[in-house]
Amino acid sequence: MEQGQPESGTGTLGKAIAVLDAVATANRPMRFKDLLAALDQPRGTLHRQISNLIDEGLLQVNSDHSYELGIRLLKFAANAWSGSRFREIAEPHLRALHAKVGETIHLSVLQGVEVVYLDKVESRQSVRMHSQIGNTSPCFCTGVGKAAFSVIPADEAENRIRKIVFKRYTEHTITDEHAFRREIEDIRAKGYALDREEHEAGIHCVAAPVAAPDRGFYAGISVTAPVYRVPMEQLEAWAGDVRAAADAIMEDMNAKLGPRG
Amino acid sequence: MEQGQPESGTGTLGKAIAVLDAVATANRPMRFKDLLAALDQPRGTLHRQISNLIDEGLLQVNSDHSYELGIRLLKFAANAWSGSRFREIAEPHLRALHAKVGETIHLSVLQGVEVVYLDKVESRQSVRMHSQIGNTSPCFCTGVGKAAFSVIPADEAENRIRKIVFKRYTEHTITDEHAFRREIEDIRAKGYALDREEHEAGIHCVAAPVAAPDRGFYAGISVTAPVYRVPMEQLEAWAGDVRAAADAIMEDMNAKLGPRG
DNA sequence: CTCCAAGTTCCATTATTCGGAACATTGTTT
DNA sequence: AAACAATGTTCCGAATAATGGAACTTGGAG
Repeated sequence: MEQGQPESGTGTLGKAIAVLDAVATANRPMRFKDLLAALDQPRGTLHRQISNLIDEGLLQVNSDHSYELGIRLLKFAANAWSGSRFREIAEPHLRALHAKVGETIHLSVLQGVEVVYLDKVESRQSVRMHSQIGNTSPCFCTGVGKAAFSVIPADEAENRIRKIVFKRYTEHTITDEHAFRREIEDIRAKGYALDREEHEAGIHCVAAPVAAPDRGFYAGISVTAPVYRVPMEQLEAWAGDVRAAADAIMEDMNAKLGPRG
Repeated sequence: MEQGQPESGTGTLGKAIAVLDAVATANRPMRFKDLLAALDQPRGTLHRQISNLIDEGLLQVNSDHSYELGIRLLKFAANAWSGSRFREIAEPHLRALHAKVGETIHLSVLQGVEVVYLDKVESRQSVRMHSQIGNTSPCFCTGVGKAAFSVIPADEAENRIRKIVFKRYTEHTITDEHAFRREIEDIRAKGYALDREEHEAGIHCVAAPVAAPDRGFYAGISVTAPVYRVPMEQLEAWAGDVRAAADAIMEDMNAKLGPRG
């Protein structure tokens, strides 16, 4: 069993999931021809795959022939979230960190070349808290993404870097592969990552990696704040606390999930 | 394409999803032998299916060989939720209903013989709101479940009734198939359903169906309240409001998603 | 009404999954 | 510590399900 990054679209299951991914990734309503273009599969094949997904409740079709993900996925996700031992172990540490710094804390897991938000602690339960959980962001322009990336073994990192598309989000976004490599090198040396308004203008953060490379597991935690309220110097001052929290989570994982993680 | 209830476990995809379902449904950590027993498949076959799921990020294995659902599912679910047109259309009506009755409102969709909670409106954002979304409950002992069931065409209802396991949750739970049929008949006649502490002691609710049978879509909305604060008479008095809200949602769906749903 | 694009079905071919049995690993007992 | 039992993993010929080209149907625009 290969434990690296999913060889997206291999095997019958992989192709089916690729369809779901195409629907989830596109933020416009996808119709049959859109999926056909996005996945380049023969019409007959794609049609059958879609039919199977619909039969399983993983995909739904609207009257205008556009597709949306099925609500059956919600059940799985609710379970994935509440059953996640990693999340459970991390939670108290996130709260402790939040108590210390008073800004929003994020917990995210690297998934291919994206990070998935697993949990979040903030002072005021802002509107629709759950809207954040499960959301994904690119790994090359987020603190947690870069932090997680810094602890991936070299060969595996290569595989993933090749798959990144360096889209520009703000004027500070790293859009060059070589600059990204240098940034990762720098983060590895320092032990923490900074996101200098690279994903969203006006928002910056400091992050540290939480990982179990022998299980192919890479994650990160971060303190996020608006630029107008918290200066970069303050974030850098918190870097030690973030690292300490990240290390405490890893220790806890080793203790509770067995030494080999 | 069959548009009825998913013929669970048919085809390669169905079997793979059945594995996920087994992990999600069991609330204890499942190991290989547990899944083997739950799914009765040959060892070699099950092992390969699990491997595929892990490769796709849909399943994770802990160091003690127990499995949990993969966080990749979170991404899909986040999208399924925020992309659900039904949820979007229903939301303002749920808020309006909540403004009127002042108790917790639920929106749920029937999925096989379970209901999946899609949304919820309550006065005080209680702890971890998102923990509720995506959770499932049996259809035979919840207001939304019974309401949704009451509008399923007879033959389709038969298929599903056969799959229900009438587990007792409280002293009021309907545990007999014939009693359930009578109850559904009664609900169909009245147009609304009551859950008289059938799922959780001390909690009762009134619900009404929201459905598009020609699309195989069955859902429901409910007003839920603790028995100590809200008497059954009050719930019944709200039945009209609940039905009105449900009907308004259906009208909106017809208007916004096309007449045939 | 006609035409063109989008969506759906069909079926012989081909690739994948299936599953029994052998092998390996883990952990339990004497 | 050795033997044993239970659990987990791999292999490969046979069986089955997925593939994809082409024909067919539907539906929307002019």
